[in-house]
Amino acid sequence: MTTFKLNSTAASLLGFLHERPMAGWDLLETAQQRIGNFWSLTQSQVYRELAAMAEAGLIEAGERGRRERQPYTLTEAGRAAFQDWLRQEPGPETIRIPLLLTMAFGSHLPPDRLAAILEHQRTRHSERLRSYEQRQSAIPPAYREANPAAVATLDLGIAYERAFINWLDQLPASIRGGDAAA
Amino acid sequence: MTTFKLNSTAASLLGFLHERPMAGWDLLETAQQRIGNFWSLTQSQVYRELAAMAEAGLIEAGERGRRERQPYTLTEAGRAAFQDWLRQEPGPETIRIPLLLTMAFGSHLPPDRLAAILEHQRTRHSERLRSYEQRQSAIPPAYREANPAAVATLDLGIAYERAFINWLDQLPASIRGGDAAA
DNA sequence: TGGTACATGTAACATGTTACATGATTAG
DNA sequence: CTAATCATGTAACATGTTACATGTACCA
Repeated sequence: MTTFKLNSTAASLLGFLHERPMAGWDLLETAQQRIGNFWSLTQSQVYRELAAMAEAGLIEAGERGRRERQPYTLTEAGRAAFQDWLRQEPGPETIRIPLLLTMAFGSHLPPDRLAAILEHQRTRHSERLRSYEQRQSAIPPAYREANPAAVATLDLGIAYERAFINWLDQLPASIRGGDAAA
Repeated sequence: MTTFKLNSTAASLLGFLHERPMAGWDLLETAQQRIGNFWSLTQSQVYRELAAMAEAGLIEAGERGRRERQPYTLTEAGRAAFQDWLRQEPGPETIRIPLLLTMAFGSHLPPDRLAAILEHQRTRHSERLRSYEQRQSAIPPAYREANPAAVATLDLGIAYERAFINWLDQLPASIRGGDAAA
């Protein structure tokens, strides 16, 4: 009964299994769509966690379907472990921003190279913002009302991207470049 | 000559070694102060990377000083590897926000529990914002002018925390709670 | 002289990443 | 019939985390 020690990735898989039995493949797709935005996971991890959780009795393998598809069902123990995990105070963010490392060591870089990097980042973040905004506008009102908290996660992504782009734009001209060229 | 494949953590240590020879202990302190904000590392990692880089000839151990202190010096190969790394396009952020997982599965949580979690997070982020702001106001103008890019990293932290708190405050009352009690 | 901060190092394990091998099914 | 997509699984390795063992020097 000592509830199995879940990591966040495994717990998320259990979360999705509340909706219906799914195989690794479905779970990966689902996770990437629904939480991939702020929680990355790979195919390898999914199969590893599924195997471990099946071993621990949190989920049960059903009969193989088409294409060797291996569906898993939540067990009572799995539900309990998930509830346990979900009620914990969420841990601290892990935020690792390679660009900031580059900037921290910016004095070892020629100004124009740093400026080029910043320009490139601006493009990438603008694109991401645009894609988030599109996704946001595509959310059906019914889903929004049924899952307000889940929908709100996208809002934070948008707020982050806007803050990031705004920060880039406010950077002193001395590091953003454009000065030197003129 | 095939330049050693550096990870960002190891590269950062090389970055700090440009300033002066340092031992693991100093490097850990320095890194936590200067990049800890957006790049976490542990004592274990520092010693591991130092050992690997010494092995690869990127740094050289000097004579032990007081308290078994083991200083390392950059080699030419180390400088080259660092320059190589620094010029790369910085990779994508790793952002993992456990709170958003909790929210994504918020429908499995009693509303008051979710509201309590959000409240708690608000406190933590406010404190962090305050500490960042204090650090920002304590930066000597001379340092700011000499290292504008390094200083700007703190600005992004502040922008992020403000965006986060603002997002929390804009969350619909239905999930923030305060409704039910009234 | 005893506690605390300094300092290094290792062991064990958890998590994340990349690459590959294998086979099933479908669409053209 | 064959290329593409679906689907699972494993191996090898990189990185990150936690805990512990050891010893040094300072300072109250």
